[in-house]
Amino acid sequence: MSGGSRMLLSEKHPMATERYNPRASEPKWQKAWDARKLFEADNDDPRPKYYVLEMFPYPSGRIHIGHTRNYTMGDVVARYKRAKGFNVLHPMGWDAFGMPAENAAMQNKVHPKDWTYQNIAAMREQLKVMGLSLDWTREFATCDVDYYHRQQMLFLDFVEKGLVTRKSSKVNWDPEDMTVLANEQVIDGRGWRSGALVEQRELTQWFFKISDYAQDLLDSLDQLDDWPEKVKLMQANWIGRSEGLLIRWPLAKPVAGEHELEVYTTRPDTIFGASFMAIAADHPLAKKATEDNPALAKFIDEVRHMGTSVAALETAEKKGFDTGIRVVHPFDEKWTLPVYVANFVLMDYGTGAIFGCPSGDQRDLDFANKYGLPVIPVVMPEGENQGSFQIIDEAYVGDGVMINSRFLDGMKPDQAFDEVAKLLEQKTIGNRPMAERKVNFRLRDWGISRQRYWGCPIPMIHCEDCGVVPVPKADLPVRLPDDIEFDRPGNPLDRHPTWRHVKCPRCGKDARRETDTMDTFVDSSWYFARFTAPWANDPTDPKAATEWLPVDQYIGGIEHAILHLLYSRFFTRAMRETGHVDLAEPFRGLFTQGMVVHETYRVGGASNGRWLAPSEVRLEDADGKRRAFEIATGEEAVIGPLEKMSKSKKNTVSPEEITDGYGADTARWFMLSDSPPERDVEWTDEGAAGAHRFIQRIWRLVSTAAESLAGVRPEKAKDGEAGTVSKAAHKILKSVGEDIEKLAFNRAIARIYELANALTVPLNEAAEGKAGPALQAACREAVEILVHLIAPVMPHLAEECWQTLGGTDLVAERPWPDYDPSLVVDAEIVLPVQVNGKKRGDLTIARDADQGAVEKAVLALDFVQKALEGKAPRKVIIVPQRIVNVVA
RNA sequence: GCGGACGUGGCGGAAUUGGUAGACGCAAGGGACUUAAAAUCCCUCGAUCUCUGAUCGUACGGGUUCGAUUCCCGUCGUCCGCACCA
Repeated sequence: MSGGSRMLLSEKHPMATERYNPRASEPKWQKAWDARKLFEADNDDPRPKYYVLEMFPYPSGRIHIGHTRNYTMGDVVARYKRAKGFNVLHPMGWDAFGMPAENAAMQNKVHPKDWTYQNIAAMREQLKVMGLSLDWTREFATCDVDYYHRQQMLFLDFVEKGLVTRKSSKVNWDPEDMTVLANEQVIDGRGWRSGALVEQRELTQWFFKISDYAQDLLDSLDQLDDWPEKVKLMQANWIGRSEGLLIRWPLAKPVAGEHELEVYTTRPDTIFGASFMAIAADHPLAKKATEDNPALAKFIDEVRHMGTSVAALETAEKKGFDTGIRVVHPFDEKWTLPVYVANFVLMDYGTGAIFGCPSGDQRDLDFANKYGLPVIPVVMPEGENQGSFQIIDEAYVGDGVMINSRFLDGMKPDQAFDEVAKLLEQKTIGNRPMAERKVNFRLRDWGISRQRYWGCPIPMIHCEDCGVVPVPKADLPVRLPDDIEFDRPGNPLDRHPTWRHVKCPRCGKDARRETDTMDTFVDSSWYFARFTAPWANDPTDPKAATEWLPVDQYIGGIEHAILHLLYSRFFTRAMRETGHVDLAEPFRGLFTQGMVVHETYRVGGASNGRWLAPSEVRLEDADGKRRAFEIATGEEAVIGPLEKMSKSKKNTVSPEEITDGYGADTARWFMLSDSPPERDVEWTDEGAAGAHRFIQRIWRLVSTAAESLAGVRPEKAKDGEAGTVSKAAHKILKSVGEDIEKLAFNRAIARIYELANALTVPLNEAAEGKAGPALQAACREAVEILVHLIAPVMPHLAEECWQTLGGTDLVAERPWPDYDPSLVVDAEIVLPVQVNGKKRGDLTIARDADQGAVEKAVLALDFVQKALEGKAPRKVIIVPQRIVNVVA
């Protein structure tokens, strides 16, 4: 088809059609879907199930454009799977507990509950505008009494199964706000809100015993085939398994009744390179040693007050203090080593004590050099000369041969590891072996206590006589009181006049309610299970949970790669132990989508100027250089890099700005075009306008041809122009389906553009009455395919087109069309022909031609003969149906 | 410091995982229609040259191969995660 005829055909349209008006159409179709309850999932539907879920939002006030990208992806999958005949569950809810509601309460004198539910109402309306195929009958918020009631039931079940413990732990304490702070909330050693110097405090808190599952959580990562490798790796690192040896070193002289020092090491092979021991400031031995050593007590105090922030740790100098205590080397009674208290040893990893081997660890080497301790090289790279090999200021951590290590000399380090383990396991100290093999994990138990109001109350009661007593299940829920005051910092539950006073359920005496509430990560660790039967009296309906779970496709941000996903994996295991579900892994497929980013604008300097919103800026393009000007003042603004949309940088675009003008379909289409879904997408006005242009183009194409195609029976063709139309439609139908299955939305969209391009001329021919019956029938079939292909991404436009084509049902309830396999392969193929690996031309030949025929035809090509200069080719490589390479 | 990912036109990105590099879109330029504009439609669009064709070209340098954006080694750069973990 030449360009010339194309221009002729599209010169004039026989019927001028009106522009598609999304503002009128979109609400109309949303009502039509609602009326037919198309998106409500039935737990008794016998068809195969498909559960697609996007991470539910925190009700901050407004839906962000990033949310809409996330939910659009899920919606495309949901609509596609529905069309493929699955019983689809696609629910939505609200992660509604948390600090911002309390901050709003303090700043604006609004009750956290009112603030939260108002936000939910506003955001629900915003979501509805997007035309998402959600089952709103299952909606809940985690702050609903109904939900946290069940969470309290779960908590009690976990307590009963021994999955919960209470222990003392160090926390960041903000003395002004009188609250515990997460590490992320401590900035330069100060509370992020109050600015007060943060203290380390010991508090007794509730913990979930996630560390009991460390090995299982690590091992099971291997089975999560549909998870991104990156996320699995991040979780594996977070769990942080290491294999080592627990060594009990005898003390040279007992200290306050202690006879040994337990040390954990992953390098027992370097035991002859040891030159000192280092223990944490909080180590029991350190505490005992201070009794007659005020200078040591002072040092320990200093270490404790050192910041724990990342920045403080990074820059902190390695410091130690010799306690005067000495230990005896396990292999040499005459060899004793000093014990230091050191600021770089952590009490909560391993045993809180290490042996320092300066030649094999950079930190130990720095320490040894600072305090004049011996440095004995014990591992030497293979082939090095032992006489000249020495360690000065760079430790050697690689593989090699053991030296200076008596009976270990000449071994490889891993042999030496085994040898040391074997010998020390046989020796005894006290009544125990001197060493034991031990696996250590970085993962700690999950502390869930929060000294806050807006969270799920922990259903426990403290009684002076009975100790900690669970609230009887019949007394649940423990409701949050509504009459609270935020006029002072601290936990309002703690100072409520009556709430905390209860009778002990066991002995009936006056007792005290637990006033801590649960970490909000608890709320989000099981909501996906609750969605399967949100009306159930128990936390789950095990039958429904069994049928729906696991979530087939979970979609959300990479920022939840570790905590939320790890906690949910733990929770599912805990819920299995307590009989609420019967599986271990909640999410079969995981997808982490990229952010929506936008360039930034600043007037008055690139580093300290005033930020401008995109709507306050006029862009100019001159001589290939883009420049930005503030509309109000005309002042030139600096165009900054692409950044995540944030209020502070004002580079935000609200979903309404697009839906009000262009409609939801444009926003949906644009956000999935171009950029692969796992990568960031740049929001540009041109891109949005381009997406809208395509919507209008589809509408024009379909509506213009609709009249002439009315009543035409769809029929695919194999030959001629009609065959070309059918082949294009079926090929693209096939690949769009495959792309959506792989969540490659950008590629699916590119294919749909191709189909629209391929159909433009034939559809205009049909519209002008220039198409014969075969072409008309093929066009009718192809345009129906097109409408079904756009439906997952642009569902409203698809309905409008379908109606125009005479459809009496809704595309949303229609099945996905099947492609004809015979139309997606061509009888004749074009084989690229290379000479010496460079393409020189093409060969058109029957698809099923055998290798001999292909070779003969290739050698007959004139450009091949020319290249061969009459000689026989050295080799002809034929990759069937791919390529031919002639080696001259 | 440890671990990982990535690097393709002016831009976002394709390329069936070793087989035609640049699909599709955006931007740009030229043209048609129009009194004009918008809208729409058509054409061009990696670089260079001796321009109806050829050479080069997927961050850079090497290697394996008939053939490399894809695999291997090294260099440079960007991004991400963890971080005093013994």
